[in-house]
Amino acid sequence: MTDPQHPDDPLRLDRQICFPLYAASNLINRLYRPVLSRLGLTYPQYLVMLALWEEAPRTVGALGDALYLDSGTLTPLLKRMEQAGLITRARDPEDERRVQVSLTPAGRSLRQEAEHVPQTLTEGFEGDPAEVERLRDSVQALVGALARHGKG
Amino acid sequence: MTDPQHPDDPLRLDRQICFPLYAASNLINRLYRPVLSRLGLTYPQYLVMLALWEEAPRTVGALGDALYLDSGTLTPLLKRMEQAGLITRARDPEDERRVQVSLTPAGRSLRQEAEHVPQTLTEGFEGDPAEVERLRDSVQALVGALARHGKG
DNA sequence: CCTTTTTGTATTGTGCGCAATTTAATTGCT
DNA sequence: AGCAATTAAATTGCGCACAATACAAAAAGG
Repeated sequence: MTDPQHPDDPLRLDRQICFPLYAASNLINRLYRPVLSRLGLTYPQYLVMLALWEEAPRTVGALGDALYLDSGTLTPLLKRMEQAGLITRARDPEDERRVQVSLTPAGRSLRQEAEHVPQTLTEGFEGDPAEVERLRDSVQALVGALARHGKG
Repeated sequence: MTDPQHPDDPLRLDRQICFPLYAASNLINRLYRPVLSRLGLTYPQYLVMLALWEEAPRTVGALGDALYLDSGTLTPLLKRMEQAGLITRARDPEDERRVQVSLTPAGRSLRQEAEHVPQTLTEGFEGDPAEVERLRDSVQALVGALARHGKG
């Protein structure tokens, strides 16, 4: 019953571009999990913190634009982070539709503890850093194209 | 309160390799969803079908090895696919611990309808196909390294 | 003004994704 | 043979991710 597939069969798993991206995303999440759990963060929560450390306060929508996520994902996630004391959520008095997400002192000071995270994950990792940078730029370009594809 | 970050701050969002992979995986999933829903499949279910069209029957563990997923993810997913009539799940008489996942006639014939999926998604997509292939190979190499990292 | 439309967030329901635990079958050891 | 250790799946519990929907505030248009 095993199909002897042609090498150029477009349904071959190893010909997909989507699958390695999917697998890499899962594997990386798995790699970050134990490191981030010591900071009390999940991986998407860590991304929210990175975004807020760059610029805060930001609205839910602005965070969604930065991370390619929508309110259905962010709202419950942000509520958990608020419970954890890392952020505050408050309606913008200027425009009551918007919710401003701000860092608490605890959220701001968590940055010091997060400083070591990137190095912890790259150390002990085989592979040329320059090549990883090139890969990053390629995937960033793909993300840009996919995002334009989705909107336009 | 906005931190004027150094360009080489390792916590900058645009310096992460993990984030574009995460974003690309989400965006691609979003892109596949409407196309696959017409086949009655979710994206991970589609990957399972790709794997089974290459070789069936396979055990749950073998599928997990191929897709980098564990039984906690696969078991309920496979049950839904069984409900949908695409696969069957049966204990291996040789070793009652194993569960053999096989294709039903409906699952086998779905392949014809799936043939158009890759082209549907790549058509209307800006970007050099050769460059996409190079990107795929790079990400595959990264997945290989990450998988070895996880095991070893 | 006052309705219509648009915008920003929240809610609901489904399906992953995974760590931790459980259950059951097989293998190893003596 | 008898029992511990290992292996394969399933279960449990939690946190995303997203489509669809709902709702309220703000713009827009008459």
